[in-house]
Amino acid sequence: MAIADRRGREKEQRRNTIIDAAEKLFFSRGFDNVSMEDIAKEVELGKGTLYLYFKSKDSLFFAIIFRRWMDLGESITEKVSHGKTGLEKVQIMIRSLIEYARENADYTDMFTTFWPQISLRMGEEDAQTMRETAMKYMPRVHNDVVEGIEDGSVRNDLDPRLLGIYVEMITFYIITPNPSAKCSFEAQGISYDTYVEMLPQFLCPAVARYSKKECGGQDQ
Amino acid sequence: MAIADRRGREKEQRRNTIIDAAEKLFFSRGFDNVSMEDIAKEVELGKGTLYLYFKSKDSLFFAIIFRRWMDLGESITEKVSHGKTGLEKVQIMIRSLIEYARENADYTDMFTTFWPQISLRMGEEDAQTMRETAMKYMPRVHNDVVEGIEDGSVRNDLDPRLLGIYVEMITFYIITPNPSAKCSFEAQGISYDTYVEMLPQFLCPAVARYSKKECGGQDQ
Amino acid sequence: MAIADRRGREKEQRRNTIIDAAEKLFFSRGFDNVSMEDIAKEVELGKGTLYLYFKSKDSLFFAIIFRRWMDLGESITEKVSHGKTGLEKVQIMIRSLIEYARENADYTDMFTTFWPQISLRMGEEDAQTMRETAMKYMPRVHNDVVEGIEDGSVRNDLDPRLLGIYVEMITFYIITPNPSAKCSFEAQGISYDTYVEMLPQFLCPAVARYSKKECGGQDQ
Amino acid sequence: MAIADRRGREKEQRRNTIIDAAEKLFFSRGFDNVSMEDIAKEVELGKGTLYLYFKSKDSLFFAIIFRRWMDLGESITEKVSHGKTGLEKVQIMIRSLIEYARENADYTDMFTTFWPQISLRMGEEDAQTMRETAMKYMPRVHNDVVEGIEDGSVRNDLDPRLLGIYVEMITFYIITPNPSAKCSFEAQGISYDTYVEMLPQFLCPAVARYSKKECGGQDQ
DNA sequence: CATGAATGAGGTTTCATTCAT
DNA sequence: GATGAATGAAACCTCATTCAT
Repeated sequence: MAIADRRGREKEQRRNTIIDAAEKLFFSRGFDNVSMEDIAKEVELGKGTLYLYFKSKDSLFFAIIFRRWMDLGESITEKVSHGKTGLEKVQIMIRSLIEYARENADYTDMFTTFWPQISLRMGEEDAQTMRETAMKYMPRVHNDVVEGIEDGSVRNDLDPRLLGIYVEMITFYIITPNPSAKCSFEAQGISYDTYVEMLPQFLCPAVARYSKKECGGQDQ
Repeated sequence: MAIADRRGREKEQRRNTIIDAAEKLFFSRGFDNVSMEDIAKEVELGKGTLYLYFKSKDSLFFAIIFRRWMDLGESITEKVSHGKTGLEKVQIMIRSLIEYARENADYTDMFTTFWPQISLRMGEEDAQTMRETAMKYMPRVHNDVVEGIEDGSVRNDLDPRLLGIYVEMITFYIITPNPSAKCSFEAQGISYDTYVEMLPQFLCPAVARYSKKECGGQDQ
Repeated sequence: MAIADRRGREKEQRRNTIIDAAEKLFFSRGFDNVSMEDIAKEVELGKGTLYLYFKSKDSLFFAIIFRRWMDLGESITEKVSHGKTGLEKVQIMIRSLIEYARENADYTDMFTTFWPQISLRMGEEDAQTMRETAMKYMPRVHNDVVEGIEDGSVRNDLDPRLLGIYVEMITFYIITPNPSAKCSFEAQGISYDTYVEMLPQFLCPAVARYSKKECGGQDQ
Repeated sequence: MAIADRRGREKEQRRNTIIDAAEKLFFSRGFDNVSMEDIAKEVELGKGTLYLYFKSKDSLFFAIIFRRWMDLGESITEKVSHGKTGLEKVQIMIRSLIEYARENADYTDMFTTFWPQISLRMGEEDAQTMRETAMKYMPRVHNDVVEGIEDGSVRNDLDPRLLGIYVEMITFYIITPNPSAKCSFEAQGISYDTYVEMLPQFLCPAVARYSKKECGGQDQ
């Protein structure tokens, strides 16, 4: 059993080493400009070895996305737990996402650029993994929103599931604008920094029950 | 001059014919699974001829995106003009975008899937065209927001440019979720229809000055 | 010695188990579409273990062919012994081959399809085995023919070795037509069944001394 | 029209040049040991160009086989026409096949070695071509046999289609033994030359009506 | 004896783009 | 202007075999 254990750990370790290398290369050159050969050389393994750990190049990409996603999920869960009211928790979530996006700009860029296309070709196995993980993290936002409705900090005229989804998706998409979208606001003289930093303030009234009070009063 | 005119018109017509064909094929099979050969056959032209009208495959894709974008821009501008207050105009814009996305699902799907990647490779010429068009349509939202601030229907604690951008981008991204995002809400039992239809209600308080009044009162 | 014996028997048994599995897989999917991995999984052994029993994939294929060949040889030898005259023995051989081919269609198909190519790459060891076995079975046909010449039932104007070879090879090739050859006669409305069943009647005059008498008289 | 004609001729010519080169390489190194790259280099064309003329490597192989097959068919048809009786025509056919096989040993070797396998993977287009050609040449043997039955030179107790097929297929397979089959007779001291030269004499009684007379009397 | 992780060569095919006619 | 033949780079993935454990 000890042996099987070590085997398992070694396998997991090597898998991670490969993901590390692939991540590095994908970040710097983009999915299409990195070949499996390149990745193999980076980790100093044979090309075929990569296929012992990942079914395909797409699947390796998925693993990268997935690892960060889990990481992000854990991190948010932890941070959110410090919020007092439901609204506060939602706001922490938004800020955490923003923070994460800024600290992992290369990741989010790659995600927005390639994920839409690659996710289309996703194999059934990966799709299953994805669904399961989605199931795992979804309840968190939902609970926060419900909590907020109950404690009176969050608006109560929308389906809590929907409210949660909106907040999460909007934040995620806003913080990862695709290159041509970035143009739009930069052409108007608004920096990416301002653009993301103001988001919580913008969204607050759409979430809070009494925006005056909860959001610090919007009138000026 | 008359001859040059006719020439110009004919050229423009043929260009559009090509865009039509490419659009049809890209919609049904995706960007990568359609070759220039396929498109040439569809329009009954030689492969080389396509290159008389478009510098590259990417550029042809850009032309498709661009044509619809202009179309959408014109359509919204017209509809928005019927709004009374600034807030009403913004709301009309949101609803128009939603309506457009639902009527052109194949287009928006293709846009979200391939545009992020292709826009990265965009040539300078197309990039310029894009910037200019962005410049052309941006003032509209901005003006609506400013109008709303002035007539007291829109919140006044945010840079009007930023507010406009948020509303536009959020709406656009929300109505065109990528496949894996779609999973998220469908897994929670929320249909795409509900998901887009409730968006105006969700966003309203984030835009309106006095949400109680402007958005029909959110408490229930 | 008893231990060595058991070892030997066990080894032989395992070898056969592997051949069984490989046969099954090769029959259903063809040589190229079956990997050593597949075979290993089928017998529930490690991939490396296969190489303890067979030098190479080709060699394993050879073993399959060889085992059936021996089996066929034994079976024919036994059946032929019941023939009275030389001609009768030759005829029994022909019919036995036909019968065998029909009962082992998957084997003969695989043989005609892959053997030509694989036999080219045959290692010296296997080639030697093959030669020795050929040596073992060849005399049988030869003897039958000679017996027939002596008892006056078989034609005497041809080298008996040649006659034996012709009959054996013709029968074997005719009963295992390659797919494109099968087309030929099926296109003319002749079924495989008819095609093989009539062969003895066709060949008889080429073997018998007085075809009128021996072959039942060919005129009608 | 003249231009289209020239285009057509040039295309045909180039196609043949490619077949020539491929044939040469396949003959000397075998199908598997020749890459499309090798062939492209041999004809001094780009690799992709080959695919303008042949759908796949298999299809190019098919074209080689096919060209020779047509050639053989024409040649036999011509020669056979000089025969007087039906039996004579059949005999000419047999001898022509033998002659052809000896003059094109490299071709027949390659045919027997690789065709069985490649024909399995044959695309529908090629399969269709093959069926049509088979249809074209089949009637010839059949007619010869029928003629022989009518003029009393060929046995009349077998379906003439079957008789024709037997003769053709047997001859073809006998003259193109696979390597391991060759072993069999060489091990018994019979040369390939003797082996093929005696075939007509062996087969004659199986075809002729009165073998004594027609085949020169078989008793010695 | 048994294993299975690691290897890495190897080849087909596709397709955007060019350019001579 | 229109054509379509020619190009050739580029990359994925498979799998027989080896060898350390």
